[in-house]
Amino acid sequence: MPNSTFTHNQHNALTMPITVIIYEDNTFLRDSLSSLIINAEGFELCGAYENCNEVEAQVSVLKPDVALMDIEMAGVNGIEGLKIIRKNFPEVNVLMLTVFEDNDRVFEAICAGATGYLLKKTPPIKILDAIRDVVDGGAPMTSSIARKVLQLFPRQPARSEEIDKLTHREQQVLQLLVNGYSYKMIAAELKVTLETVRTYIKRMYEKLRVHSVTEAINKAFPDRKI
Amino acid sequence: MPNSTFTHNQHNALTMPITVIIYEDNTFLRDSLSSLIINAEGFELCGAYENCNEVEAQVSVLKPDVALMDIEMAGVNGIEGLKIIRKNFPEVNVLMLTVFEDNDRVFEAICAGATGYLLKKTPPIKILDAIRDVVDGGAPMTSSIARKVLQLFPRQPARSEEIDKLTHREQQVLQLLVNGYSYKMIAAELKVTLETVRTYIKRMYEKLRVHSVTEAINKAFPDRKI
DNA sequence: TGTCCTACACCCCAAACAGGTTACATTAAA
DNA sequence: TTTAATGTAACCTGTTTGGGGTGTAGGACA
Repeated sequence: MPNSTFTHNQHNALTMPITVIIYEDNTFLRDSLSSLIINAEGFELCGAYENCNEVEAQVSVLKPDVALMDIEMAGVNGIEGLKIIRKNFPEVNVLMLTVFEDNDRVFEAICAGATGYLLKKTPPIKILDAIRDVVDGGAPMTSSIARKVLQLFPRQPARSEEIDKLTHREQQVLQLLVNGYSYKMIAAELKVTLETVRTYIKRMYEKLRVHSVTEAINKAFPDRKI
Repeated sequence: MPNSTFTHNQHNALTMPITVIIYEDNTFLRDSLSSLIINAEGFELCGAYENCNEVEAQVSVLKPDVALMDIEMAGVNGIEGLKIIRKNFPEVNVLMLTVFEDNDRVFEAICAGATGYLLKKTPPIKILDAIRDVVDGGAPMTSSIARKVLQLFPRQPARSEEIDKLTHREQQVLQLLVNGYSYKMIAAELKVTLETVRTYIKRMYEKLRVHSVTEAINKAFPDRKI
């Protein structure tokens, strides 16, 4: 049994049902999900809507524990809805419903802070399990979506190999420069004289073929946008 | 024959067993895992070792489909072993074995390209399921590890809100500073005088409460490691 | 054995950067 | 409508950084 990571309230079927809100544009599926929740022990449906146009007001009033969120919807779609919920109600868990395990959508949803991913073809009993799981601090998703998530994860921070040609000392000072240290502070940190720090930096600049701290940082961390 | 790089071959118990290599320093657990694999239909153990000191040679010769990799080991540990395998044998799936669902380790392993995560307390039958799963293109992990992975995922470009308080012009110069531009170059780029650039930067420093370019960059992109 | 590499240290000089202040026109907010 | 914020520009005064040297000592290499 997964332990709750933070203070996710331990819902108990006898005392406190898990409240669920549904966003799904397909009427048939929305009705199916609704009756699934309504008829399940320990769950309570607090709303079911065809898009996220009014998500902020609805979640604000209904205060669900979990939102089942279709990704593709006319009007305000699931990704937008997810962002709105994350921004205004960070305590609400959002379970995305997807038909396809499509990279871009999954990536967007991950970046927007989705709690889990269900395929629409998931059998009803598994959906209830998944909802219980998110409330208990889990992040249910299919194994293949998990694989995609891992693949999307930024690998070893893409930095140029030129960094590897620096000596240990030179890498040290570069890291400290990156951290915003002045020459003086670096000297103090490394317990060497200012002149020595300057020697390291001069040699480093030569290797990296740069002429300033910021250019050097740029070599280490290219393509950063504000 | 055995492992093709990207197309996950569908292993069939009758024709082609899944070959497994084990790295685990606890003798008892290593033996348990070994006999689990040996006695399972459709699996073949090709080696079991107490650390990754010789991982490159072993994997090169034994060509396993899947590596079960303990994270904590004396000698070359599991994270290092994982990196070596990823670098030299990208087609080998690496399943990490962890005792604790510790953030740093999970994060490191993710960045190094682990294929899945198993808790050591996982029942044997589930371990076999997980191995089949990775071979079929999945990424088995517990629901709570999945949650951690999602939480570790870089949210909308993690930058401090202080950046938002900068004016458009100030953000422009900050971006150019980040790109390694000197004051002069910024002045040329923005077609204003050097003194104006200095004014922008001075005001920006005040807002960010910093005293140098590198500190400002650090505010914009915190926690960067070489 | 001598040579290369690294870590360490110092010098000078010029360029770049930082801090303080002032000024003025425009625009947005109170 | 006064105030506050922004974009523009300039002055003076320091400090920090960058580029050019020189030199010593300890290991690694070969």
